[in-house]
Amino acid sequence: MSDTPRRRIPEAALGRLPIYLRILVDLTNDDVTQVSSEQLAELAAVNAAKVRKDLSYLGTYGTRGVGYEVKFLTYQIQRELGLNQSWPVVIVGAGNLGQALANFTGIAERGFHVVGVVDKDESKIGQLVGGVRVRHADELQQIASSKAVSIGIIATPAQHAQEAADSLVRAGIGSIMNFAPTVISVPRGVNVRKVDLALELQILSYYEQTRNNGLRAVETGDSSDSVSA
Amino acid sequence: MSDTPRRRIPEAALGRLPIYLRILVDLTNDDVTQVSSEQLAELAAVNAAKVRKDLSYLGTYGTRGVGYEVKFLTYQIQRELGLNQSWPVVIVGAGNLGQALANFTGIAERGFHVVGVVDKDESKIGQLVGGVRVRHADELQQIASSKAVSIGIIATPAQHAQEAADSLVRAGIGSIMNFAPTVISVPRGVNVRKVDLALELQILSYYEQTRNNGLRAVETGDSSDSVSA
DNA sequence: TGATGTGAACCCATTCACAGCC
DNA sequence: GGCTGTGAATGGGTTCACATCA
Repeated sequence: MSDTPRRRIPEAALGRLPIYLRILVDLTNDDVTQVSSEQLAELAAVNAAKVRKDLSYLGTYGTRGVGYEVKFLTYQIQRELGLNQSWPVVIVGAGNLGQALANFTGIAERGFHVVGVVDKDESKIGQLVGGVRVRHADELQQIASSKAVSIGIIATPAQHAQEAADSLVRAGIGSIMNFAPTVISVPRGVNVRKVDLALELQILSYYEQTRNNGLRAVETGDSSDSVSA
Repeated sequence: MSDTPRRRIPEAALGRLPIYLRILVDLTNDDVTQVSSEQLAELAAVNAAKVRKDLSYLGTYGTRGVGYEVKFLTYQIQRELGLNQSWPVVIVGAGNLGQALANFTGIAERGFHVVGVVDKDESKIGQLVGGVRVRHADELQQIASSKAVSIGIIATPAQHAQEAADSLVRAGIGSIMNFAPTVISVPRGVNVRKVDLALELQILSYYEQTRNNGLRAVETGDSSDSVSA
């Protein structure tokens, strides 16, 4: 059927597709073949209407009165996310974080493989990290083109992140995942996502502080607990 | 406004405060003492109105016609986030990820210190990770109460994440950062944040796929920057 | 009957635009 | 004059509720 006109999926919904995807994979492993929006919602900790709306952006893949076929839906989400191919990625920075990422099996298991790790530090070059040898940052461009890399990961200290970003862009990479604790700027058209470990913790700190202040942290529905002295 | 009544900060704004905070710290290191919302916005890659609105939730700490005093604003954000104290955290899971997190200096530098790492694997116990010895998961409760821990990090494989969450909750921990690639469920009142490395990559994959399809990936406004004028 | 798919209502977040103050 | 702080307007995301169809 006319291959889906691929209307753009709203950012918020897009962010949940990988969650559904993983749940569906787990369900397959448990030999579950059908799932309802209600069940999916429960497993993903969201509400059922949201699940249905999110999935509706992909197309009409459910069966009214029945639910969704797990395998089929899995395939459709993977296809939409571009995960029916394995993306080669390069990691810039072979420190603790870079090494952890290179060794992180979850990456390899879910549609990505690390084809290069580079660093500027001579002492790191040649080390075996996650199955590949660390090479010099100057070789980035060469690695990227020879392996057709389009996704790069920045795992450098903050002060080298912009430099790393610049060299990734120069190497023709169009999508960057930034793990460095700083904002990088890139030319229009380059996609960036940022994960900041300390940043997330700092948000938890706020919640935890308000808890301790006796202000409700999340305030979900009813009262129930009275912290009074 | 004297002592701000600490109205609740909207989630979206809260998520940006740590970004501003880091920028402010950097500015202090560069001996910058004043900053305008325009400049902050530039550095944080957001727009100036958003910066002002976000900061207005903290109180009225700027000076009209001038801008914000860097040091003072830094202090106010830290105080709001609860970062004028250093939070003890425990890490559950001493694998690659747990070790990387324990060793990650960014955590220590920004308001947190790791007081315990636990694992169920006997072979890991006793290992020195990030300055602390790995102890058995059964000791979690004891560690948590003796060190007054209120923030826990889950760095286990997916299949042990729920179990880790349960034991953190049992140990009286009220805020959990979940790095395992699965959704955990916790009692109401417990705060959870989730970081999933592969999930973020999968979103990039989608963007990258649309790029390659000739569809614009991000399509930011029009061709001219909103510079000048 | 039972669960999907979706317009409509609602709610939160972003942006605008300007009054207010330095 | 310049920049903050904020109501008002806009836009996007979530939820509701029901028509629709296997």
